[in-house]
Amino acid sequence: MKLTTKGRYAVTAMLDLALHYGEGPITLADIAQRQGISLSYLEQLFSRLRRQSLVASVRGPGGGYSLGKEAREIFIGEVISAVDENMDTTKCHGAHNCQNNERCLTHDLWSDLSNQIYTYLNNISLQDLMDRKAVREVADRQEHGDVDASLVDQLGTPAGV
Amino acid sequence: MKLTTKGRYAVTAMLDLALHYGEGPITLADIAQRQGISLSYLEQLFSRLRRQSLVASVRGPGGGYSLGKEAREIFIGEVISAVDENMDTTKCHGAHNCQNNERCLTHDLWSDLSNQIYTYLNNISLQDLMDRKAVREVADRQEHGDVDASLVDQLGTPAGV
DNA sequence: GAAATCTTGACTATTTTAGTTGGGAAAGTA
DNA sequence: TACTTTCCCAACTAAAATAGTCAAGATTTC
Ligand code: FES
Ligand code: FES
Repeated sequence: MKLTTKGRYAVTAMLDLALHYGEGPITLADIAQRQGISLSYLEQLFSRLRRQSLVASVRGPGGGYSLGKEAREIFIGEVISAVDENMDTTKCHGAHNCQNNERCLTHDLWSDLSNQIYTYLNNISLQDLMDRKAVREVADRQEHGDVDASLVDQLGTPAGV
Repeated sequence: MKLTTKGRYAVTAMLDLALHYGEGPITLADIAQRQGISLSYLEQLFSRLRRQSLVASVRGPGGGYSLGKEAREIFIGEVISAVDENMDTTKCHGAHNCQNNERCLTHDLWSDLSNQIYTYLNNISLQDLMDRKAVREVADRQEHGDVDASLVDQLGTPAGV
């Protein structure tokens, strides 16, 4: 299995969209700033998300992206798959042929593990995440705390501010 | 999370050791041939497994490796960790600091997923795998069927054999 | 028509993977 | 002792993947 920043960013960005539902289309620039993700990299990811109809786009000023269906109907596993990270942990990718064209000693172990992961991630929707207290707290911080909140926390409140 | 051939090979090799328990030390050359893994690559992996006391070694003719403790007491998660593949899926590796030194929007999701995987793999022992019918079947094939069994299966029984 | 936004494709530096190469050191066997 | 078998170790490497950047263009709004 592969789980890298690509998949993590995709889920984070989708969750950001979900959290700002009702504010009209959200620009990638907004998401990039709020979540600390490179804009051009986000563009690549949203290209894939759009092809899977997980998001809808509007061009021009005032444009941006919105969810392709309800937050309750978008599952984390879908999002990760959409950006091409596959959750399969077998070497043969399900073909039972990784040793001399036959099943290797550990195929079933990885296959079972993959099912575990698959089931887990496909039962959590964006809405489920939004309902979590910890997520709301971070979202609030991103709304108000702004860019350097963490630095302020670290260094104490500067005299001149 | 990272699960590549490194971790898969390590588990496969350990399972091979477990299956040949009682035959004295098993050489890496044997494992390499049976499981189709590069000998030098196995050496690297066993170096790490030995440092974690998951295997014990005997040098010289008649030497080889054996399990460091009972198959019932060696868990898959341990083996994977020993070869340095970490099962953590968070970006911050547990530090809650991946966005401006604070927790990102999705930290808990990855943290929970990591726990799932961790729990799953740490509750399966080598003995559990050995007890599986499918594993015994593959092990039998590796004992008798030998190197080109699969090719014979594919091409039909050659006339001259 | 200018600006904002999405859309696409090609390019790239860095890191990781999956090894290889080449040298040793210990132990048994003749 | 010489020889062979095995483990042990460190350095090197080709190929792939990652996490982007860069440049050009298409739509839409004002
Ligand atoms: S992982 Fe499927 S046959 Fe080896
Ligand atoms: S993954 Fe831990 S803070 Fe982002």
